[in-house]
Amino acid sequence: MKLQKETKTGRSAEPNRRKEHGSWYGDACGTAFALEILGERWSMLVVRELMFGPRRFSDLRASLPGISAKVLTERLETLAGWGVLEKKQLPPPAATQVYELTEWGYMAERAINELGRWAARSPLHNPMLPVSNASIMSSMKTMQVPEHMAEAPDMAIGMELGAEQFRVTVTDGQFLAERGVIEGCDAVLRAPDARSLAAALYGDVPLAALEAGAGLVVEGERATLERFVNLFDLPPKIGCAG
Amino acid sequence: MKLQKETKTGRSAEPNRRKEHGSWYGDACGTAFALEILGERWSMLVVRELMFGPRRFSDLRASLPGISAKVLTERLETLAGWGVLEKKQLPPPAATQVYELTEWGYMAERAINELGRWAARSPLHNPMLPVSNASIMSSMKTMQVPEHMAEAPDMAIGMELGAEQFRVTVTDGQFLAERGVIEGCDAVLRAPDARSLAAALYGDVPLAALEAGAGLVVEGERATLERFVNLFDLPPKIGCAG
DNA sequence: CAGAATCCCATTCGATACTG
DNA sequence: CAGTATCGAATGGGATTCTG
Repeated sequence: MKLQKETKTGRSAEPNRRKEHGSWYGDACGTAFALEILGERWSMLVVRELMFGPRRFSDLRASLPGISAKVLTERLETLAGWGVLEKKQLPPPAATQVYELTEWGYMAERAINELGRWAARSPLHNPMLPVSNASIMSSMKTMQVPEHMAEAPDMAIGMELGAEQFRVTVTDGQFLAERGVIEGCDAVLRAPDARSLAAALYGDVPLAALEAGAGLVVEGERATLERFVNLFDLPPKIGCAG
Repeated sequence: MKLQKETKTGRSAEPNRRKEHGSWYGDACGTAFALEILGERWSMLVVRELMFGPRRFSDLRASLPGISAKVLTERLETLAGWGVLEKKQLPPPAATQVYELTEWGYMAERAINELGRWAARSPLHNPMLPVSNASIMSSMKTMQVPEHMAEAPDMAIGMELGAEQFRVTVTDGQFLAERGVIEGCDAVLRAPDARSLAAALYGDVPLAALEAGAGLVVEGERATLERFVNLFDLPPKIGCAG
C-alpha cells in the first residue's frame, strides 16, 4: 500500500503521509477509515456540536472551550472535504453562514453516542464534572431507560442551559431533542449550566434540592418534569482492573 | 509555571495539560472522555486488535502496519492506565507476556464497530482496499444481514488469513468470531490476505472466480461456505454532498 | 523477542494580530 | 462576526541503538 518511505535523506523523508485520502493507518476498513475522518483532535466533538442543527463559527468556538480559530477552521474544512458537513450561506437578511451536517454526517450520531456511553461506564469517569450543553443533550439519547421510556406519556420539555435553548419531546416513547424555542412546552427547566442539568438527570438529588442549591428553575407542570428526569439513568459502572 | 518535573526529562514544565485525567477537552462528558482514552492516534486500532483475544507485543506490531515500537509501548501503557487493557505474564513454560482487554475494554466493541459501519457508508470509502485481518473480522460483526442471519443454519467456518487463523461460528443466528484453530469446521476458507476475504464477503464476484484469480481456497462443504458469505453485506452508501 | 532510551525534525497547536 | 496570517514552542513519533 502506501508504505513508501525514505525517498532521499534516509530518514524523515516523508514524516507524515496524513491527509492523503485513505492512508493514515494503511488500513482501509471501516474503523480506520472512520478514524481518518473523525480521529483528529476535536473533529468528533465538532460533529457532535452540530448534531442538534446548524451552527455558526463563533457558536461552535464558544461551545468547544480551548479550540483555536485556526484549528476549528481546519477541522471544518477537512470535515467538509469528507462530506460530513457543509458550509451554507444563509439568505440575505442574515448575511452569515452556518455549518450543517450532511445526511451522512447526522448518521454518526449513534457511533458517537455509543462511545460516550461506553466511556461513562469507566470507574474513572465522574459524570458530575462540568460538561458542555451539547454533550449533556447527547447523553440523554443514550442514557434512556427503555422500560421507563416505553410507558412514558407524551411530553414536551423546554430546556434552557445558560444562553441556549433546546426543545425535548417524548412521543410514543421516542425521544427527540433539537435546538429551538421553549415556548409551548408542558414544562420548562432552566439551568445555569449543563452541570446542574446533569445533577438533575443523573444525580440522586431531588429536583427541589437543586432548585434551592444549584440555581435550577422549574416552570409549568412540575410532575411532568419529575417524571421526565426519571427517564434517564447512567449505565452501571464496571469494576475494571480489579 | 510549575516547577515539578520528571525524574529524567529535565524540562517539560507543563505546556499542555493533556494526560491529567479528564482535561484534554475541558469537557467531562462521555464522548470527550472516550476521546481522551481512545482518541490518540492508534489507540482505537490497538483495542480493536485485541478484540479477539490476548496478543503479544510483536503480534500487535505486525498487525498495525506503520506503528513504531515506541508508540505501541506508549499506547499500551496509557490504555492500561485507563483500565482498558492489562498486561499479563503467561505461566512459566511460555515466558512471555500478553496484553488483554479488561471486561470494560471488551465493551468498546459495539462503539468501535458502529464507527466502522458508519464510515463504510461514505461514498469515498472503497471497501476493496487492503485491510488488516482484525478489521475484516470485526466488520463481519456489523455487516450481518439480519434476515439472512435469522434463518441461517448453524455452522462453523474456519478462516485462514495469511498466517492467522480464526474460527467463526453461527449458532441460532448468533455470530461469533475468535482466534483459534480451524480444525473440525464444516468448511474452511483460506485466503492469502484480508483483501481477498473482503472480496468474497462484500464483492459481487462468485467464490469460484476468486479461487481462480485471488488465491482463495475452499475446503469442506462448499455450499455451506457459499451460504455463509451471503450472510454479510455492506450497508448502502449515502449520496452525500449531492 | 519485548521494550527502554536517545536523537531530532516536521507537524501541529495556541496566541496574537490583522482584515473584510 | 468570520475567519486569515504569522510566529514560536513543544509534542509526536520514526529511526536507531541498547538491554534483559
